[in-house]
Amino acid sequence: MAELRIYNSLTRQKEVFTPLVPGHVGMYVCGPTVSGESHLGHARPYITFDVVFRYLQTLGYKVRYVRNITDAGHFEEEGREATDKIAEKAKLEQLEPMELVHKYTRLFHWAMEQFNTLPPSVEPTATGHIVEQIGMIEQLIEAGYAYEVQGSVYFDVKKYAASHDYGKLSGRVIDELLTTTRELEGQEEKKDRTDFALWKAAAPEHIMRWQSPWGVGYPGWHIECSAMATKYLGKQFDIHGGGMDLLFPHHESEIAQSTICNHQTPVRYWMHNNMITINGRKMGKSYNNVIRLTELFSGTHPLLEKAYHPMTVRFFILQTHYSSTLDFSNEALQAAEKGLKRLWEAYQKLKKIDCAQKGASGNGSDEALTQTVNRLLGELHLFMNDDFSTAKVLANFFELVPIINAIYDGLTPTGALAASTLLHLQKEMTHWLETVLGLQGMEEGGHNKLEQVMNLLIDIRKEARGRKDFMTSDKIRDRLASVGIQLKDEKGGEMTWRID
RNA sequence: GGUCCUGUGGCCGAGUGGCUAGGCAGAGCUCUGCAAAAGCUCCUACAGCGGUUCGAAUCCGCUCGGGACCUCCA
Repeated sequence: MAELRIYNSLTRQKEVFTPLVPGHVGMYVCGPTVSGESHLGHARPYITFDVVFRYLQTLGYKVRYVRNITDAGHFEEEGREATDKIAEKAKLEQLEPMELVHKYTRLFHWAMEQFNTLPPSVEPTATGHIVEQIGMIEQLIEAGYAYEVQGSVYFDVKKYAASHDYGKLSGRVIDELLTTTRELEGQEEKKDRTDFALWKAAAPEHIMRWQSPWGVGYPGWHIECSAMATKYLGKQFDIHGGGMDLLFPHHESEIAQSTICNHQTPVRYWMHNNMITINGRKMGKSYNNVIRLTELFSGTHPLLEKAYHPMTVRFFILQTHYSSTLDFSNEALQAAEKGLKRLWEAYQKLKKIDCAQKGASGNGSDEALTQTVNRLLGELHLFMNDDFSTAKVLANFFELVPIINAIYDGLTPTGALAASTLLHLQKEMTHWLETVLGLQGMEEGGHNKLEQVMNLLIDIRKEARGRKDFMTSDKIRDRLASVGIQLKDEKGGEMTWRID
């Protein structure tokens, strides 16, 4: 079995993945800030790392996947408004901060379920780990890399950079940062512009507040991930993931904090997914082009021509390598929708093929076809091992689609593939499509009664067709089509249906 | 301004120097009461200009275009 290779943002190259503890993998992924609804952009990292999580497990690793919930809110460091983001929004919506946080957490979980992502092993909240964060800040002060000013604590970047490589992850040069970082108001407290907050003193109107050795306040943004990653994964762990936009300053700062506290580099492999763009622009609050997931699933956004099924979105994302930007458009998503439908139909047909009946027992099989199938299947793990190339995995399955359809339709002679090959194909397709890529059918479940009604209609239509009563048969098909159920006449007089 | 990424056919997108990625759309044919689906076939591109090489979408340089980060951000 070839080795898994991962592109490490830290070293800027693909590296063979070797876990710290054989057989085990520790993975941390920066989770959402639940001060608002999740949007299309959020889908990318969580689906990407869901596949990483799934694939590592299929390789036999025992994976502890930690993904945090940022519910403490981050300080608007620009000094525009010295309030916690979450507290601010809560006032607008007349909600308690925790009420708001839970509302959006539930929505996030709901959306993740729609995407069929597996729940992480641990999903710690920032508010639930104030103690750990304070502990870490104390360590930093003790080590001399953090200082307190009027109830707030800052990380001393300049001092850290003197002995460590601050900027090794993001490629930033500290001297440049010193000159390019914008001069912002309300930052006189800091010794240096590049210093970042570990703890902020809370203004009186600030609702979210905790007691600390430095007075009442709330934690800075970067410390939560360091504290929780250390707590659940140890001082050093294997994989840290997140969006590319978090590279700097978030992940760079995480490295600095953890390196001082734990006396070692915290992360061995840094993975960063690229952004989803809309019309070539990154999706972001400041661009006013945010499509919320609820809007995406229901089609209620000015930019959307229609509603898109969560599986379409998942498939759309997996059709591109995670490190490339992915441009959203109705056309692209509709193409993905059709592609997935075609792929899934072939998969369903394959499941219905009776291997014993259609397959040859030994001789008489089509050697070339057998080899093609085996090659297409054999390549899959090579693709995944090559930095999770899900796009190539899907491409191979699309090459299998015509082969499957031809067997199902009887266009390929019975026995062209050995029964064992067919069985293998069935198993592999389930394994890769469902287990590794986490794809599902787009039809809704629980159509028991509908199915019976459909069987009745199909029976009636078959009888009508038998009498060449095409008026009745067309009426049934047309009326069904008008309510969104498509009836298809298969070869041999069978009929199948699907909900559009 | 600094750092970095990127430019592939009508659209979306893989691409490790040599052999058709794939999807969607479009065209034709087969099958078919009609339709849909399916099968087969076609459309075969790599921003521009140089360079390296027997050979480049793939390496190097320049030019032009797009984007990200430098500030909360997935």
